[in-house]
Amino acid sequence: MQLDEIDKKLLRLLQEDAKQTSKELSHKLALSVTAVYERVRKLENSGVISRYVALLNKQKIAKDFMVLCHVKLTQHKKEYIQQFEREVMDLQEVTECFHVSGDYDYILKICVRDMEDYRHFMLSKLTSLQHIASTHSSFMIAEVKNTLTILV
Amino acid sequence: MQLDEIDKKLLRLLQEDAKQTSKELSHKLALSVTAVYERVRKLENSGVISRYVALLNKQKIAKDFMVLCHVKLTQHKKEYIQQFEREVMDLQEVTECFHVSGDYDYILKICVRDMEDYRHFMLSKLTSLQHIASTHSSFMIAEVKNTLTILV
DNA sequence: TCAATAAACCAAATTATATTCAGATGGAAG
DNA sequence: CTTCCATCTGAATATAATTTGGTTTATTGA
Repeated sequence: MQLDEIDKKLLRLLQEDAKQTSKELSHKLALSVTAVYERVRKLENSGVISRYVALLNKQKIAKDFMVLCHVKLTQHKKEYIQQFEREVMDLQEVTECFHVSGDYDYILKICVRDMEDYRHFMLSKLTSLQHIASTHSSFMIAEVKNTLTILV
Repeated sequence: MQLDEIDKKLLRLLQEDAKQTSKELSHKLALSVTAVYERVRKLENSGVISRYVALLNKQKIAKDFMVLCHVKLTQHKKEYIQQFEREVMDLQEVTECFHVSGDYDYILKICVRDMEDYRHFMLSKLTSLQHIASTHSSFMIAEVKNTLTILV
């Protein structure tokens, strides 16, 4: 789908606050409510906008102890990779998991309550996964930037 | 704020799809529309729900070449840290930046179009930041998991 | 040049949803 | 037992989403 400057501005606005009404958006974009509505629908139908979600304050729910964990597998067999990825999908503490090039195979972002919970997660969940050769945990001192807004 | 099981289920639902109507939610939670509405408002006012956003499909907008870049600073002086973090905030390609413990000081997630754009980003933006001692890029082979849903 | 066409626009009407209101219910504390 | 408070309910109202009908604008090909 071809995006013009109005679409791009609309996407920026919706990525920051999806609860704005079409009327508010229409003012910011200098368009009518209907025009905004049709642009949004088009962006949704074409798949550019994939979905709308609520974001939680991790501190308020005590899940703000975060760790980036580097994982190396024993072998790069397709079977091992698939099994590891399937198992990681089911770990609710793992909010992100990236298969990467370089010294390690995977980088995981883990959100738990505190160090004690992380220890428990490591011992009883992560290291019980199959085919892991080694792990290396980097504790998060600060979440300097975490924007979901991608500037088109 | 104290969360009961209904609140937790509600948060799960809204983290997956924030466009559900109160009526739909009321069915899933076996409550009245008003009861759902008041719970949501409470979660918003207390700050548990921080905001609502639209998510984009990175492939559709050609920003699906992702890199995790490890950065080490020359010194851990407060001034250097602050300057680095301020500068990173302004780089639109950097969607996440974590200050971490360990061998490196920062881990950045970068979203661009392709390798050429990444090269340009590295040469003309990242490495021109002050006080960087070294960087190490891990290219993303696959985004195995990237959920925004935190299970409360 | 100038109709034909399609895309994008607008205002108004309609439909659906969000929000408020006025009680009802059900513990918990005195 | 009764008061209080939190939570709930259905109905009423306010607001927003969505549809409708028609206009403008840009493009294109005869």
